[in-house]
Amino acid sequence: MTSIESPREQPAAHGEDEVSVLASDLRMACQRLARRVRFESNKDVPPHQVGVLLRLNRIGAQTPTQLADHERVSTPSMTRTVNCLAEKGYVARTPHPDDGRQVLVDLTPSGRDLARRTIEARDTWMLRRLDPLDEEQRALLRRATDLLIEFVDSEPRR
Amino acid sequence: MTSIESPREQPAAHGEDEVSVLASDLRMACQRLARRVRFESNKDVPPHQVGVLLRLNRIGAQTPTQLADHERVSTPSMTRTVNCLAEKGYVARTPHPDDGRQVLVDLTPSGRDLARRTIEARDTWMLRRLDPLDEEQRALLRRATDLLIEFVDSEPRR
DNA sequence: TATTGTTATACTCTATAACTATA
DNA sequence: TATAGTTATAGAGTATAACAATA
Repeated sequence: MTSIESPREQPAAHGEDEVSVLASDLRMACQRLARRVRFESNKDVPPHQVGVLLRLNRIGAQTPTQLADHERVSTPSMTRTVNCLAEKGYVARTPHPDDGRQVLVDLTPSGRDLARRTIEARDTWMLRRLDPLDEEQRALLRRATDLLIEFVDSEPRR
Repeated sequence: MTSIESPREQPAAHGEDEVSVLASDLRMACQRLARRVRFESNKDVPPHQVGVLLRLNRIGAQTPTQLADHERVSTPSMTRTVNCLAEKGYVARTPHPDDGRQVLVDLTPSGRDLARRTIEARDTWMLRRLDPLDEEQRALLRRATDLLIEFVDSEPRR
């Protein structure tokens, strides 16, 4: 139970109680995992474009503003990103059915293929690491994952 | 046990067996958590500079090449990043004691302060979400975290 | 000659401000 | 008048190639 980022010489400012150490370790483990997966996957499409592809694949057509909000970039930046993806044939714009000001961006079949291949590459990385684990360890990770899913998008109570 | 990124309409290419779903869910949960933490923390220092600060804080003085390799950027890019951090007074260069070609980059006291505050901010985000959990749930996460730490940096066997 | 690091140049991503079209 | 989206311009990060210093 050693803190990854705060060795004994440099205790976390919050203290060394078990929950603090868990918070630090869990955060670091997730960040490292995310980092490894990111480096492992798609090489020819930049990360921020991949983010948009996966977002569209997951929840369907979105307006540029919705995409910009989710990716935490400005709308002009998202316009550019969408332009790049459109030029490559991965997404297409269609007018919004109800509001003429808005535009809907959605995956083309080619874009959906790329999204699936990207997901597959990332999952493969993960699968190869889950492979050596036994059933008990996988069950443990399954329950932990459900816990993470539950609180990662939640706002903590005041 | 629902896959986050692959709803029923779009099953993962790898299949729908339990391990595949776990791989996908665990990967996504960690990526989302990492994403949230990244957005939550430091606002005035860009992410790639923060990465260098935390690396130096964790393992001590490094050469630009070592930093570039770890951050997966070119050495010229790392030179630029180190310049920025040096101008702000967060890092300092010292000549390598044994090899005159090399340079050692290390944190200044100010830089170490910033690193600690960044870690604190990130851990706080995590702590607030662990707070509502009961002892059993925390113990579960503790064991899962140890498992993640163990295999996240490992190469899977062939 | 090989290696470490920096400088030179060009390309990409991003943001703010200004512009167009629709509500 | 307000909103959604795009275009214009400028700032920051990155990479490849060329250069300087040391091994």
